[in-house]
Amino acid sequence: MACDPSPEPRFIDGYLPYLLARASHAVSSEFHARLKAQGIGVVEWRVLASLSGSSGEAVGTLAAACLMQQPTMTKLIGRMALEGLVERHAEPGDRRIVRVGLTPRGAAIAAELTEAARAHEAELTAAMPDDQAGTMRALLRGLIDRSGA
Amino acid sequence: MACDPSPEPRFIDGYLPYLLARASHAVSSEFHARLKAQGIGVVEWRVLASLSGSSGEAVGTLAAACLMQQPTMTKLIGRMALEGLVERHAEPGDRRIVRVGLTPRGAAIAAELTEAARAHEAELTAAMPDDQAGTMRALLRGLIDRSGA
DNA sequence: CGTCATCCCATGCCTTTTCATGCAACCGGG
DNA sequence: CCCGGTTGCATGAAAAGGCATGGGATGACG
Repeated sequence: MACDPSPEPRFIDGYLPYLLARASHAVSSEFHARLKAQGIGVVEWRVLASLSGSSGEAVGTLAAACLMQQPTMTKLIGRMALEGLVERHAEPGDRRIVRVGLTPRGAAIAAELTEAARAHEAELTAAMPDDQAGTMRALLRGLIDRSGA
Repeated sequence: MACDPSPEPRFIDGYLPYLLARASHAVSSEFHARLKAQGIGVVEWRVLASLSGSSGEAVGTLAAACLMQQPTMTKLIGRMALEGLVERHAEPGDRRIVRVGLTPRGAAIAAELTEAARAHEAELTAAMPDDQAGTMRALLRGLIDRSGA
């Protein structure tokens, strides 16, 4: 009773949060490599994608959308502003809020990257049988909604 | 033609990698908070969970399993060794390899946390209708396998 | 109006990660 | 054997992130 080919599958291998993390990592890593080759970091891409098509988001809202903390976002915005990707403008009516919007250059890059992301996602879902992509999205949204509550 | 209740759903809201990242983040955040309250970081938990039930993993392998880079793992192992959670031993037959294993204390903490994780996962899946958890796991494994290739 | 609680973003300090590199240990072909 | 190529981990400087806190702007209430 020593030689087990697949004896006790480790706890972690069936642990749903771990599978989610692995899947998230695996699915994105290819695209992230492409980003890096282009000199853009993962977090910058998230900001660009979040702001794409938006007229401006508050710093805190943006941080939540990008799954990071507010001070991190403040600093990231600072760097991206230096690179001319985003700009801050004041919110008329509530001077506490700082709205972050894309510069034309940022918007151009965002559009380009978003297009690449679409293509990447298309490859991904094309490799999935049936309409698995649809059910996957539905299940993920369910998880997000339930956990957010 | 100004008031759109849900006009142009942003690209990102249907983007599968983003949904995965959000779901991963949402699902884990509650448990991560519990970890932090116990003085254990997320990365430490990953190492403990990965090593739980194992007789030792190489540093590089462990890093890949925990979705982090090798130098990060080397330093993390150093810290955890100082806390008496893990220990390094040499691999007989290949002195390049450093096997990382749990100390008794580390194993005890790992067992305890793993139990809590199981409970947390049970709550999570109990909230899911039908056998969604099963299909979810299958879909995620499919993504991981395809992307890993 | 004045005051206090609250909301939002910025900052500072310290920890952690990253990137590039160094270095030792194996491996294969002359 | 010896030697170039490869693998596996460690290290060091620089960038990024996390946590606690500061300070200005609002809003509610008396």
